[in-house]
Amino acid sequence: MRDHEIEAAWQGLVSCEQCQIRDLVLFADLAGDDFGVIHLPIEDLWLPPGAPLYQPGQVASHIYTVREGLFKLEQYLPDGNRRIVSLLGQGDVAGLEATVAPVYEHAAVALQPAKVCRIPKDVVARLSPKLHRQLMKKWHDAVQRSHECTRELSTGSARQRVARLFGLLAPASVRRCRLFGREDLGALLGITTETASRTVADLKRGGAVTEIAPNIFERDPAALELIAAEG
Amino acid sequence: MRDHEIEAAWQGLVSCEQCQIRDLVLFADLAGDDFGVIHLPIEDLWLPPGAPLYQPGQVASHIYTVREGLFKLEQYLPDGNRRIVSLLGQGDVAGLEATVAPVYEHAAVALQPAKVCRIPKDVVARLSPKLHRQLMKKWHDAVQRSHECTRELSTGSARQRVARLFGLLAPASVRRCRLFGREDLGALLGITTETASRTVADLKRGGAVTEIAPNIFERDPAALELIAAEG
DNA sequence: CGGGAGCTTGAGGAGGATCAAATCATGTGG
DNA sequence: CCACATGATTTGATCCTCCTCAAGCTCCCG
Repeated sequence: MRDHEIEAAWQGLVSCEQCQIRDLVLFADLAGDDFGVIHLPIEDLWLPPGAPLYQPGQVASHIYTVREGLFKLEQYLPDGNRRIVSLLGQGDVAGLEATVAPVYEHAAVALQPAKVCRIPKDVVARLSPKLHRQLMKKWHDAVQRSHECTRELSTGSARQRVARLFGLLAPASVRRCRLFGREDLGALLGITTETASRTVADLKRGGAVTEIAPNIFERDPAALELIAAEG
Repeated sequence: MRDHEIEAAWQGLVSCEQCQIRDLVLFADLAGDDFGVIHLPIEDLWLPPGAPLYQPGQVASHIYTVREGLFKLEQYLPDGNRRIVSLLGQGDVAGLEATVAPVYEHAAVALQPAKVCRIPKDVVARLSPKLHRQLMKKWHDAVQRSHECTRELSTGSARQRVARLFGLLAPASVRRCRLFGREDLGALLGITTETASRTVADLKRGGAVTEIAPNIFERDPAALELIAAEG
């Protein structure tokens, strides 16, 4: 039984000054000459769904900026089950704890095809005064994401939770979105795989979402919002 | 119908250098002469259960270090219901978003008799280079608390959730702990008030906890741990 | 073609929600 | 000091959602 490991593909070294999403990321406030200080390699990685960025307990040496795709942060329960405690999307930072703790505290795993850039924590430490404001913003984002997951995705009926998740999977202006596996869906919403499957099927039947390709959905925002708030 | 507001009592100005829990708080890293920079008043407040520190949308002008007691952070759902997204205890900081956002994002309300010290955000801004490390730690704590609430208190049966909450209400070495109202219990665990009440009564009948005074409990850690992890 | 993993669907039962009422604690005004 | 109103807590009865266990299904890969 060979271990079919899902791994990240190395894309190359990065020139942060030409980053397409500079205003979203940690280095947003840096000026031209600040980049001279970075003498450690910052790498660009591509990850397929299922590929882990890091595992809990692993020595925390890098932080990761999500450029594209979606990640889950999962932790384990006293009874051995796992629970997804947060989602990270474009502009979010995974592994921020590297700056204050010796090891990672979650498993961070891609849920959708993803691009990240991998920054050694020493680079962050060296630039830390210049990054102060952005670091605080990223921590703030992490807290907000987490509260969002509790508030929207762990409250109310299974139907409401799934509907709210569809609402969060892409900006409201975009009707199309990509979903992920039913098992992860369950671990994120605090329901079983079967209930997750049934509920998605139910929303499809009701027309709130339409599956136009495997796990690619067209959303009806009005219908979803109604379901998300129904008594 | 007069509005019976529950309010904070002013305790006096604080000398941070003599703080009893200095190693726990934001100012842990400051040296003697750093305190000279603080020219804005830092106040000590006492709050009874039910007293709010701040409300969502209110202009965020201060951050609060919890010296004693317990606070809830609550937010509102699309359907109008409220949900407690995090708990804060000794050493935690409430209202950290003041440093990066214009307004508060939660209601922060005392669940138990509490003491806090109130720090103007300008003081934090002025000291920010010196506080960098501790600020990052406090953000980290905020994220961990939030993930803890999702993982331990929003997963599994009502019985497991209540048992896990009892486990979190005080350090394992202390058997005694104080609980709060059933409505808040429900909003924290994502269950109804009635189920919260029934479940607490059930744990009492089973001997996992004993109520020795109104809402003061003696815990049986072994029994609680068993329940927390039961299939 | 066969095997396996993930997804779907079904039947049955348990746990929690809902609605309703009784109890208890608190504070208010007479 | 007592009668009463108010709100929180407890308890009960019923219904419905979701979990559990089990079986088929689809798709991909060897």
